[in-house]
Amino acid sequence: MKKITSQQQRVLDCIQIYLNKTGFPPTRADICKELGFKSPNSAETHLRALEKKGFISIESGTSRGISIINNDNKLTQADNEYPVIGLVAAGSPTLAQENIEQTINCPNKFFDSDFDYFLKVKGLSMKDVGIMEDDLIAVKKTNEVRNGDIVIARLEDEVTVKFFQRKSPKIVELEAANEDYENIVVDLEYQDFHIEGKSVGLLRKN
Amino acid sequence: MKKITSQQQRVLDCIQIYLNKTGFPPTRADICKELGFKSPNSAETHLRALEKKGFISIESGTSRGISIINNDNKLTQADNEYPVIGLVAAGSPTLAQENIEQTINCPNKFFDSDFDYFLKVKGLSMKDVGIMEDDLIAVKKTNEVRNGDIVIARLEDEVTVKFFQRKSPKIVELEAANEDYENIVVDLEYQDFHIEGKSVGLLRKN
DNA sequence: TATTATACTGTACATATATTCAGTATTTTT
DNA sequence: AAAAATACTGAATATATGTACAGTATAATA
Repeated sequence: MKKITSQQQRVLDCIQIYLNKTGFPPTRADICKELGFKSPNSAETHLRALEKKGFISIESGTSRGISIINNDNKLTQADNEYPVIGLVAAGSPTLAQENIEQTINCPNKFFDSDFDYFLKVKGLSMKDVGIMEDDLIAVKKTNEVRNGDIVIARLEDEVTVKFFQRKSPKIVELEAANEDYENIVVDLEYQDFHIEGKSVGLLRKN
Repeated sequence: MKKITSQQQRVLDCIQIYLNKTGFPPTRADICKELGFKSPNSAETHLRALEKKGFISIESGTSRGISIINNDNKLTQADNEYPVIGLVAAGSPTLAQENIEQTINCPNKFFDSDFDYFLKVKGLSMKDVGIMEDDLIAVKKTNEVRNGDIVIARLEDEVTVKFFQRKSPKIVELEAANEDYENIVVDLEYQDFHIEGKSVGLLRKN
């Protein structure tokens, strides 16, 4: 990340302070008022510089569309904000439509292994091992998985949560934990298959 | 604070999710798009209702001037060490024999409700709702429970996790979620029965 | 030395956005 | 039974706001 100038730092601080005070980002005019500029273009050029350097992002054509990019080495070593990503229907053929629904504040070492995000489960294909609809699976991004691991896998356009079993160098079986669901046999040579990660824990709110 | 309707809750959630995703609040049009409304006035009236009830504040004449009020003092989200208490399946364990196996560092507001300790599950009596052996149930100490709540109850010297169902003023039924287990009918007049608390969440490490 | 980045003022304008008004219908409260 | 709140559609509008354009001046960089 490129170095920030003192004036740009003032603008960045101004945005953060405004956010803390009001709950929403400032307009160009707001920044001018706070910092004593007399032209909205003063704020504009500073914002563009901050964007170019990666400190903020600006949504084009959007009022107050400024967000501070989380550089976050905030030294709060313990905690982090982890995104919750929605998974559309595991088990039946559907499209994988990922989007961040919310974030959860959670200690880094909460589970036995570190992890990268929470995945919200749809469907009951892993019911017999206690993974229910809307449960949040703590997912560690990796493609190093072993037989018996609960993996998050993408087969063609579908993302599913299943047990991983390598049957032969070119054959992988994705096993459900629910007799109502069929296991999926994957031929690595002919199918688009990818391991997104593996489950390292589970979180449920009720 | 006055009660919120389900639609108003949807709008409030929508604002929070939009904030988490973008870093700034939504416009009326954004809310309509997210929730499927066809007129910006639909969002407007909901926002005014939410403001009137004290859930949000709206800065007049200001684009995206929405801020969520008193979102549980998000900035003062302190952490705590929560004890993990072991529960032995059938037989002996009274809470006098509680022993703290370990503690877990966890944000106070991690689950939807606050809670007091983690209970380590033994047995599979709640298997069908995804509560498995060695899972950690987040328990809130209370004796205010409703039918259908998952409760931690002590019957004579045995502590169990079951669904709570009040059948009559003096009869409570503890229902398992596993066909291999019998439900337990409790006669409050003749048996020593006590509600320790209820489940507000679940944590699993694997 | 030429060029680029920084740091502003000032004007102008298209459009993003809040907000009002006019309806309709159902539910809840008084 | 009347009044108020809820839950919308749809159209209209004043203004809040992003953003481009035209300048001026100094510092940093190549």
